[in-house]
Amino acid sequence: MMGTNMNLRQLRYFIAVAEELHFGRAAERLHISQPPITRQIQSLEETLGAQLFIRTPRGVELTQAGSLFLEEARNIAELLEQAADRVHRAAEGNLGRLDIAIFGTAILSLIPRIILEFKHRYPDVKIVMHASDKLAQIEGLQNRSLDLGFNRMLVPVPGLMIEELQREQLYAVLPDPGPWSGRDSVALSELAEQPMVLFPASRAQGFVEKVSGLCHEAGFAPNVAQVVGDGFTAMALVAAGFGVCLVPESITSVRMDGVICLPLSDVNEAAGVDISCIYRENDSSPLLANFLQVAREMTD
Amino acid sequence: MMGTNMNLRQLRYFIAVAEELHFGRAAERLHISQPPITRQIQSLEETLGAQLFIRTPRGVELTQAGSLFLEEARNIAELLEQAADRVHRAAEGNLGRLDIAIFGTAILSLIPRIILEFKHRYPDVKIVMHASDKLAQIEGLQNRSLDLGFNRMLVPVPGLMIEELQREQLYAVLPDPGPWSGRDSVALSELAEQPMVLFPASRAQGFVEKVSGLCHEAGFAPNVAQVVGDGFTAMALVAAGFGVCLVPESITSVRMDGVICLPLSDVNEAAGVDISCIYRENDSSPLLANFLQVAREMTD
DNA sequence: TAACCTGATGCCAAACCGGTATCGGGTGCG
DNA sequence: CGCACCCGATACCGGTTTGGCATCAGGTTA
Repeated sequence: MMGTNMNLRQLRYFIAVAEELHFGRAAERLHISQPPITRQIQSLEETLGAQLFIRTPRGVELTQAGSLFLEEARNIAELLEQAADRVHRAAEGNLGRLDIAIFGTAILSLIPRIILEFKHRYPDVKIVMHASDKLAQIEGLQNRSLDLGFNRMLVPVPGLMIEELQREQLYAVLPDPGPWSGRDSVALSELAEQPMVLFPASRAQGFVEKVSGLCHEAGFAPNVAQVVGDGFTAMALVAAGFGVCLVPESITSVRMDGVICLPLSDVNEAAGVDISCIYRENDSSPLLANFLQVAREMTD
Repeated sequence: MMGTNMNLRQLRYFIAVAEELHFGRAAERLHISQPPITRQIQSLEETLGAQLFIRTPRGVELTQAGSLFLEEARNIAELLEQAADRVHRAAEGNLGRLDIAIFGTAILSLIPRIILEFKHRYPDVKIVMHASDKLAQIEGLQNRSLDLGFNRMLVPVPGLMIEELQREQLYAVLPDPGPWSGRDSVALSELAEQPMVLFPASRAQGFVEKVSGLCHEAGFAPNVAQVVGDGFTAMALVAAGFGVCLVPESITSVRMDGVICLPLSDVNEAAGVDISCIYRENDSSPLLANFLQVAREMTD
């Protein structure tokens, strides 16, 4: 028995013969000799249990079954080609889906710029944005519902990789008009007696502890007026006269009536706060690799 | 280089591995040993330029590219199977299209019964009916726009096969009430003086000549009152008093006020008129073969 | 009838494929 | 810490398949 199983080679040969209607010309087009074509077509006909060609003295013509099979074969060959191309592109990180989590104040400045640039470079990658806090990001990464998270002051987690993209100075948000109107910087120690608005009120440690630590370094314990969910709310409370607050630099791009933002003069560079990304350390997805590359390029 | 060309076997192996997520179990399912799977998957990955699996200590998992390719591969495998099945059925005459031509009065009795029975036996064969006269049928068969024609008194044509299915007696259509009311037969010679309505007024010779010939055999030349397109019109003219006409038996299944149909008593059996079919003699279509078989069975 | 075209076939070498045995790496248990 | 144990990867061998060359068989054409 010649062959009971269809073969892609047979498909290619069949299409060539069906289009040329001539074994010899089909062989020429396929850069092989004519006998293999005869054999493969015979094998294909046997496999299908159908005569595909009518042999005539000057070539061949398609039977009805052959015409039908030509359509199907063309379609299948086309699908195969497309599939190969799509898989290749997916492997190179040009195609697919990336689930990215951000937290409230990170949606300013840097991260949207990175995402925008990535979408521009890889338009066929679908980016799904999730608003998740720190713990939700870690859980999402671990159960694979997320590929990448952006956050600040992340603590190491086994199996996850943390990569700092940028470090921002802290700014004080102060009521305006007020004692600091017209100044261009303020020392943290000046704020010792001020009621302070802290954020975020989230499950994981982070910015609240950071600010408390800085105050202690500056020689005082913060007088906590209120703990709120995010930096925008904190600024709004400062404007309403609740007190002062400390924020990462990027939030100062938001202008709000009733407050001024001043850099802290008495904290060193290392006291700044990071914007980092977190991802699975064994994630070999080329999409992630490409995204990280874009992120690194834009924070050089 | 192992293989730069995709293979159906690789597709099957890939699907098995992707579903088992384990080379060994995939091998077991495919009834082969494990090493060939390793090689075929490697070859496939090289061909696609994409890593499809992540090898882990306890098996493999799919990459994003692999997941994508699994969907495509499943789809393609499915299409291949369907295509093979459809082609097989087409080759057996269970699937496809048959273009059949009929002429006016043939739509009575026998031919619709044949077509109905064929449609019942081969429901996936699409039958396209064409109303064509004799010459159009021959042309249609020659240029392959038709597969089969039904007609009467066909003359041989090179390359076409004519097969008689049934022979019908001739009947006289006579005005009623009239001289023949109450009779149960009539001799053609009785109609010698009657004006006669002939049909069909077509390009090809046929029934008109047949009737003329019979009249001459009966000893008179027909007194032609009118030549019309088809038998129904002829009967209507008889009812209107134009004269008499001769028709094949099958038309007498139509009852029309103002006429009676009587068998001819003085013409022999051979004087009847045939219902035949005509097709290309080198047509190897299994659909046609199946149709002819049904037609023959129903006229035994 | 002879030359010429077509696809089909016999034969041989090269490539391909699967099986057995084995390797290398990672995990888990004692 | 080390020793089985399990996974996929590799080496090697034999059978099958595939393609090329030469040739055949059948039909058309001159």
